[in-house]
Amino acid sequence: MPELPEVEVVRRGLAQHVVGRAICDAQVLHARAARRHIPGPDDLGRRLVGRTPVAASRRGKYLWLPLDGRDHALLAHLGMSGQLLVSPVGTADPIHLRARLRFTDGGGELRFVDQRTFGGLALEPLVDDGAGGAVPASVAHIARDALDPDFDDAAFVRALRRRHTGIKRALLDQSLVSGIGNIYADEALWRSRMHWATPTEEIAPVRVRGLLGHARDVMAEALAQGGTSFDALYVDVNGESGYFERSLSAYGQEGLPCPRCGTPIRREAFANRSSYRCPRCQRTPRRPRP
DNA sequence: GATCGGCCCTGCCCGC
DNA sequence: TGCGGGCAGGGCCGAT
Repeated sequence: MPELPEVEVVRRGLAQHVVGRAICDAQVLHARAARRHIPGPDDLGRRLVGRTPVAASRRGKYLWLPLDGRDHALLAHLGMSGQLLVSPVGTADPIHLRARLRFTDGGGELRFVDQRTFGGLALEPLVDDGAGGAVPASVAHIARDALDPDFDDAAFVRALRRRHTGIKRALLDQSLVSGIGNIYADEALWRSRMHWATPTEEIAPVRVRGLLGHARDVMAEALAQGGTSFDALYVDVNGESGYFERSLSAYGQEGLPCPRCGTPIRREAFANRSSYRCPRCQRTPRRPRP
């Protein structure tokens, strides 16, 4: 379940192992993996041959490799179960291999493996991001993430308090702040002692800033530990899992004691998925917004 | 325009 | 043992 820290770990791996290597062969093996590439999987493969990734970039959970000339980029989203692995040429293909890039230097190939096929690849033009940088066209509407040095805290506080929704929905809205998914939303809310259904317009600016700080802290800590791993689905480019799962306070801890007060953590239905909270530290607001 | 719910997809796990 | 149902969940799309 890759969120910002996990995607950043993968980005660093790509920067180290893929950038600067010319692509000599590209195979897209599953149509769904290229569904966002409108001309189709064969076109995607053809257009990658002969190109060289010159950087590895990220915004929120989107990853992209700007190609030589910097007019286009190979965009990737890992979805829930996507992996980008650098593997020696000739080793057995994983069951859910969706795409493969080989390089002129004959070194390790880049594999896109995705069990649940929520992720995907696309070749997209790079557009001006309005701040001197460039982003793939379909990423332009995504907000900067909380760890981005150019993230505007004051604008985020204003935009969030203009919303009329629950705080967790707002945290998951990638047009407000990107990179926060179910895991880190629950952890940031637990640290802030805030219920997931707290109405955004009722949260004092100082508490919004506090929540933002907690989101940053929990993601930075996860990044330092190589990301969160629940099953074998999230791994870095070398196939290694992170260790942050051991540090979670609320997410996935149903029935276990709250690390702060000892009350059993509760799991609740939230937007077709789950939310975890301490019923004592994170009290239900007077007018909850689902 | 803002908000919200449903759906996509596959494998694992649990209960019967 | 085998089968069916529930669950995981980010992002997109349509409904309200």
